[in-house]
Parts: sequence; C-alpha cells; structure tokens
Amino acid sequence: MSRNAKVKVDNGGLPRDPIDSHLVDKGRGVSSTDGVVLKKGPWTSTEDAILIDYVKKHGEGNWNSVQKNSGLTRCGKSCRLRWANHLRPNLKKGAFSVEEERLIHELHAKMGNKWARMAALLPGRTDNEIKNYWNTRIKRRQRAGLPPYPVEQCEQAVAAEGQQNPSLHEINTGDLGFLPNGSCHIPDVVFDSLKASQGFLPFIPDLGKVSASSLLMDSLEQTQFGSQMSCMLNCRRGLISQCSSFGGNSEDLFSSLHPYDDSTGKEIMQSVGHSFSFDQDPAGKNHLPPFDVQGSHSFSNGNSSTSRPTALKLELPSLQCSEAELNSRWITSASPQNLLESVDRLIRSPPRSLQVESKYISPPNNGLLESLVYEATQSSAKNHSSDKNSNSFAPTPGDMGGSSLDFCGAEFDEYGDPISPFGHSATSIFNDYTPVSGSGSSLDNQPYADSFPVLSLKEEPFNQFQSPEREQETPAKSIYTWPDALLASSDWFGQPSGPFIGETPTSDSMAFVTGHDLSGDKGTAEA
DNA sequence: AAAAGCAGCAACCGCATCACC
DNA sequence: GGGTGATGCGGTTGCTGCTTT
Repeated sequence: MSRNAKVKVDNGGLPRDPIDSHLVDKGRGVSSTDGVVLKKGPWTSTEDAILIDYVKKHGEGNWNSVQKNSGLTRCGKSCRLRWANHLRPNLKKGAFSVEEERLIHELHAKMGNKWARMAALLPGRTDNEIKNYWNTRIKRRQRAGLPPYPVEQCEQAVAAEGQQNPSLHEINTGDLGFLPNGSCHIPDVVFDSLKASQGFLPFIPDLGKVSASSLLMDSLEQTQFGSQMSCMLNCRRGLISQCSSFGGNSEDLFSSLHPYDDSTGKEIMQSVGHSFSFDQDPAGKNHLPPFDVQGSHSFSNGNSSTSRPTALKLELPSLQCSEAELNSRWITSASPQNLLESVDRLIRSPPRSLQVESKYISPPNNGLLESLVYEATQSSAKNHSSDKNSNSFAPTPGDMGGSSLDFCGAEFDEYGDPISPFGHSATSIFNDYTPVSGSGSSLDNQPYADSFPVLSLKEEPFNQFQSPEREQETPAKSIYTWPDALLASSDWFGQPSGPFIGETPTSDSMAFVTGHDLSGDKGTAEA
C-alpha cells in the first residue's frame, strides 16, 4: 500500500522516463547513481511483479543485480526491503494478534530494540512491522503520559529474573529500602552488579568501595528532582528505568507532575517521615560523578549533565498493556497531593507485589517465548555458527543476570508499576493489580484470538489511495498484488493455493492480484 | 466545514557487519 | 591485513487518511 500519492511513481511498470523532475527536489522520487536513475518512493504492482519474478528465477540475494537483470530501476537495498517486508511468502498482514502483541512485549523486554531478532520469532512478521507497531504504541503512551510498562509483564520478567538470578531476586523481594532509622538504603547488591558490569560497560565509573547508598543518593541530590528521585528510589526503584522511557527526559516527567514546585520531593519525604540522611562521605573523597545505569540517565538534568555519560545508547526495555488495563492501573495525571498520599500509603502497606514470589511464570515464562527463543537459538546455532557477535540470544551484557543492565530491568520489573508513586494511588496500584497470567495484554481492548492465527489478512482496497487518473500507476498492496501467473504457479512456494499460506486467497484478494480496482474507498474487510 | 493533530505505514538513510578478493 | 561490495539492521522521515477541535 502506498499512501505517498504525492510521490509520483512510474507508469504502471518500468518507467519509460524515470526522471521525474518534480520528484528529484523532494528527495524521494528518483536518484541517480553512476548514470543510472534509480527510482524511489512507493512500489507499483508491476515493479512488485518484476521483483517477484526475479526472485523466483534467481532466488533471494544479489539484490544489486536485480536492477541489472530485471530492469528494475531500484537499488538493491530497496529491492531487498520490498521483498522482505512485503513480497516474500508467508508474510502475515493485518493487525497483530493478542498473542503476537504479548510476544512482542516479552521479546522487547528481553531484547530491546532488536527488531530483526524479534521478527525472527514472529512468523510472518517483519522487523519493520514490529518496529512500527512498537513505536506507535510507545508514542501513544508517551503522549498519554503513560509508562510503557504493564504490570503483568513486569511481574513476569522479574519472576523469571528472580529465579534465574538469586541475587536479583534478593532485590526483588528484599526490603523496601526504608530502614528503621529512616535513612535511605539501597541494597548494595545493586552496586555489586554495577561493579561486575564495569568490565563491559564503559560508562560505569570505578565504584571502588564507595557506599552504594551514598553514591546514588549523592548523585541524586545534585539534581533538582533528586529529592524526589531518592524517595522514589526507595519507594519504587523501578522508576529508574521507567523515567528513561519518556524520551530519556525524566525531568519532563517530573516537571509535568510538579511543574511549579521543586520542593515537592522534600514534602514527600517529610510526609513519609523520612529525612535525607545519606551516609555521604563527609570529605567528599568518594564523591563520584553521577552515573547512569540503564535508564537511569533520567537522573541527569541540567545540573549534572556534565558528568552524564554519553557513550551508552540506552534501549528501553519496554512493556505494555492494554489501554483498558492502563486506565485501571496507571495514572495519567497526578497532583502532588495524590503523590503524597500514594507514597504514604505505600509506606504503610507495602505492596503485595513486593512480597510476591515468582509465581506467575517460571523461567521458561509461559513457554511461548522461551520455546521460540530456544528454537531460534538452535536454528541460529545451525545456521549462523559463524556469527561472531554471538548475540543471537546468547547472553549479552544486557541479558546477563548479574549485569547492571539486567538488574535495572529487574529493578523496575520488581515493582511492576514503577511510576505509580507519581500519581497513581499506591493502594490502587497494588490492590487493583491482578496478575494476568497467560492472557497477556490486550492492547486497545482487542478481542482475544483463541489461537495464533496462521494468517490474518486485513484486506484493503487495492487502489484506495489512488486517484482515477492514476490507475495505471497502481501502488501495490504487496500481498495482494501477485501476478496471476505467480498465483497460478502451484510450485512457486510449495503452496497449492498460492502464496497465501494457510488461506486461500479470497476473490477479493485475487482481484487485487489481477490489479483490478475493486474499491475506491477504504473500507476494509477482514478476511 | 475547515484546520490541526494523530495514527499508521512504507520507504529511505546511515551505519555495522560479513564475505570475498 | 586492508579494500570493497553486499547485506542486514535500526532509526528516521514523509505521506495519507482519520479523528478531533
């Protein structure tokens, strides 16, 4: 499907005159390299057919030769992308199923923005599709002021981590960080993890023997919202990671919560009955610059940015849940008063989730993800034994249980709802929370699919964005635009019914294939 | 009804990695 | 070991339709 109608495409096939001057200026029409004018922009059905035919004859790869051998005026990269994302068989189209969404969430929580690897575990889905899905969701949630992490996903993740790494579990189920004397306490196991990570995480300074609590709190205190954060660290350490999910600018988050009052944090602490009694090194000898652990760059603001590491590009472990769930579990706005109350309640009655053992899932999680990962690992071992990165689900720094990266994930996962102290009633958070086992998230309240659909086609009009006068330049809706010859070819993909794996093309889709405009409207009919 | 903003998607770009010479 | 081309990946852009104001 091409909605880029403004970008002129060719005239129903190989452009006789590919140079389209009015597109050159736009930078997305044609480009010229080595005297060969390469077309950009949306693909047409004819181009698709050419590419499909080429792949059928020559197989995948050698994409740069496509242009030479097939006459396509597309660069190799463009061809590869088109094939991978739209033309190759077994591609699923349409909305993600609930299972797929849940899997994406799990995978993203584990991998970060490794779209290709995630796509490898989602049959029929492309990295681009997953990426777009995720970015769209994240954007929407950010705009709504919601964190990307759903409760159950966090619980699952932390449960798995807890069982896999007892030291992390110690954090997960450990104390709240509130010592009898009211001082703040951060389990040093956290910093043990940090120290252990120093070898491969260059941004982590030499922690030496500095007190973990003093180190972090000292850093926090340098920030204008440090008081808030230090409180949150104790209340809900998961916020560390959570904040970073908002574009890495937790300052915005905080300011949005308390836009006019920098003293709110102190008030909170006072309301909680705590004072800032850090065990700071009085001489300041161990006064290390603030450091970032995963996601904790949110600690940095204008005051401490000079010591802000820049080497690490942080990926967000990202978790989501349905909007409905969010509505019930997350806050969208918060008043300082609510915040105070939340924290207060939190102190008085520690959340259930903090005491909960890893009961929701076992290390293999629900089995779906792990089995896929296992499968992929096996496959990867076979097919990519030479992968020098060895990152195909092999332990990476982020995957290593003892790493700081992981501890951060476990940290926020522990509490499931890391941002809640900012406004969501702690009571509501922990009382309302009901583990959603197995059901996964239901984004946008989409009805659950009973099973993983083999193919969920969402048919769209072939020429939905096409003006009548441009019928000959039909931008292709890839999967529906297979040439008749290819569809008729039962041996093309070993699928007697053509490329529509698991589903015989409907008459409509066949009509698409034949290039006949069935609808000028965008009414979509679920297959 | 018009304008503005949002959502979803396809495609492009730059960089990293790999394979081959 | 270095150079070069091919490929893969992740981030970003640009476009259109839809929704909201």
